[in-house]
Amino acid sequence: MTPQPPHRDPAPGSASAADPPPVEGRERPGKRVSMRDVADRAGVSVATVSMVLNKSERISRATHLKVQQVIDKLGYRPNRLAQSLSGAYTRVLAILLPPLRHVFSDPYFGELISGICDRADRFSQKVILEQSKPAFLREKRHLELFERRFIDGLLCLGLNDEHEFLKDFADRPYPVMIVDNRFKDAPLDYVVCDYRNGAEQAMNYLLQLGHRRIGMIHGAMASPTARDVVAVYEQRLREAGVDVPDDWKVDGRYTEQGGAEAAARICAAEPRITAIFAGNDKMALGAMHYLAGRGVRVPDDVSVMGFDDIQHTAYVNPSLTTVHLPLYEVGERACDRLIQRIRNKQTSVAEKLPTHVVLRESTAMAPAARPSV
Amino acid sequence: MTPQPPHRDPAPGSASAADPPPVEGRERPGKRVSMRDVADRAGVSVATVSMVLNKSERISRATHLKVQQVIDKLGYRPNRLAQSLSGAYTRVLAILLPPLRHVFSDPYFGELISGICDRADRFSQKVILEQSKPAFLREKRHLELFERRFIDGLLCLGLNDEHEFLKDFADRPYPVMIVDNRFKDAPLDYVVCDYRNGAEQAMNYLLQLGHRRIGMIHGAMASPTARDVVAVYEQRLREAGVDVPDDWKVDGRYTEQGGAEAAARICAAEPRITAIFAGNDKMALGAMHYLAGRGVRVPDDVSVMGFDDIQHTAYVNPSLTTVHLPLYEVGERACDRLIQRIRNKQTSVAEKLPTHVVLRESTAMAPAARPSV
DNA sequence: CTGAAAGCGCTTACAG
DNA sequence: CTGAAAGCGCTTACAG
Repeated sequence: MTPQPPHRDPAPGSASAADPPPVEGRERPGKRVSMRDVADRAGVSVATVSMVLNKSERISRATHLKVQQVIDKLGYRPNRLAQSLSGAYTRVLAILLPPLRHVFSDPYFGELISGICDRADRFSQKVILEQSKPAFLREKRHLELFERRFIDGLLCLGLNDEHEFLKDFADRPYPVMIVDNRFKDAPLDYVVCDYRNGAEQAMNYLLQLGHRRIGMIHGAMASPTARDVVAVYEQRLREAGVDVPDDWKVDGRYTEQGGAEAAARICAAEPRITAIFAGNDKMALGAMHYLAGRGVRVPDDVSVMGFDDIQHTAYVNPSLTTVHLPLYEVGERACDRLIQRIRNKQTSVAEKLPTHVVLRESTAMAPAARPSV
Repeated sequence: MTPQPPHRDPAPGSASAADPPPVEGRERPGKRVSMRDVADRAGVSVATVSMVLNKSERISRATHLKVQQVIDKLGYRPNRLAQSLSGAYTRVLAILLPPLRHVFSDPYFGELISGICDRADRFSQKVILEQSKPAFLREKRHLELFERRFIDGLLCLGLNDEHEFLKDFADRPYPVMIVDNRFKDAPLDYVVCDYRNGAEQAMNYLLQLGHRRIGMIHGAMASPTARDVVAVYEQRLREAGVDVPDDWKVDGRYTEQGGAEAAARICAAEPRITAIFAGNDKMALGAMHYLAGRGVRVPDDVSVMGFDDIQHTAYVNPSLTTVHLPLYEVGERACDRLIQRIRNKQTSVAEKLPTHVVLRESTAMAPAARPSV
């Protein structure tokens, strides 16, 4: 990076005596080859090289070919810092994750991230990873990402009402997408699974099996989607003539440990419970772990229903019946829409993707409802 | 991004009549504030502002304070594209992952990524995500990342001997780190778990419990670490007087499904097997799933031993005995060393981190070895 | 269809 | 201790 005196050819295109002898193959590897080098070698201006690179219509076929050959020959790669500095876009997106210890190992986030990354790759966008740790919010790095020109757009995952920093985006032109949630305090774009419908599918199924005393292990109520699920759970039971006592609904913090503890509390509150509906698969697994430890048979004594359909729930014993959430597709869609938003080809975004039940081994008819008990 | 005619103050520092009236608070939000703006407002040169920003010793305390005040007042944020274009570093690292469908949901990769990201964040480095898909390799994007100045350094995860593109780095000065593996065809830096020792710990434990007919479900043999584990497995059994038939060792492709299939083949080849040692936890879980389906009790009939200690194996039934791999720490260390490498404060890196056994429910004494059967 | 020039917003010798 | 100037490597009106 040491500054160097300019050393242009006196007559570009005509190799002067001062030139180093042309090397065949891939040129000296020491110094990086720049657009200037290509231009000189091809006997054109840098403007022309730039336009060839950007496939401008205004360049003749002949020039295009000539320049392209030199580019290939020299192995020239445009410096994207310079491109972005002069241009309008960085072609980088950021994924903002909550500061949980195991976010990167969590299949829920993993599926969303997969969808996003695959899509970003297709559009030649790079993806950087951020976590909303305390220092991040304190220093307003969510704004800094845009203001310092790190990124063109931001995808927010795992957020809820308590993440007030999202309000900062309400009056700014930065492209932001809420992934698999909504945000109540600002009209931000979002793509989300249809949580209400998913909960309806789960509850319909459990009710059909004859269950009435159904416990619910839910996630953080600060999340709009978690509230949706609980609301449907209560509504469906009420419609079936059951008024849900408060102690049938316990917060399981979206973790295995929390799910196990919540199951314990529910069973203590209502020992005759016949089914447990969990707001995500991890809590369902935690609940099954608790039940197995207490000698309760799943699904013979108690049915367990999950939510998410993360991959390995098919390999636990018994395998988990659950609601499939199209997380990969939500990630893809969110990324798609964000990119269109950046390019001004899209106004506001609010999309819901459908869910379905995956039947496996952890659910059965309610004991009382069975023909022969 | 429209080019604008230069509009410098005729006498910087002394507000001329042409100046817009100074606004209090945070300035007009339309245009981004640049170093030029700060310099003009503070009555110094951009060079001085730059040096204040970079905490140069050569700036007087008074000037520093004056400039810093203007920076705060204007809410100035340096454009990092310009910084990197003029400077030597991008302050961005890339994580290169294998093109597996569920990499981002995989707890193994998740732990490594967590360690890397936490560490990178501490050093104010951004992290971008890449996958070595066919197109990636075909277009030599692993080199492009450096040549187009996307990144300063690269962390490679989940690689093995078949990833020949790594050879490209052998004769180039780009900082590259192999994370939790080694590469046999080039002397690249690496940080890895002590797989040999982990395998020894697992085998010692199983042998102590009286097991002799032990099956092995291993991962891809193209991986040096997988070969290490299998080598120790064979060696330890041989030392115990057991010659391992080939059909006791089956490739489980590191997946649950593969683990289940491998367990089936091992049980078919040697029905009297009393223990299964899997090269990762996912395969162990798959094996347990298969055994449960066949009515084989774990650990009463067959013990199952995992490898990795991914989080949710504590919540399956029975919970999984396994070898804990310090994956988070490997990620941290690899990131640390890479950053030092970038700054030329480190020569070559080759580190091994220790493992230990985590005792849970899936292992017990071999049936034959038990006092009362 | 192409070139000369200004501009993007920084950093870093080089003077003084 | 500070400023003027060159340079990083591109893109984009503006001419011709």
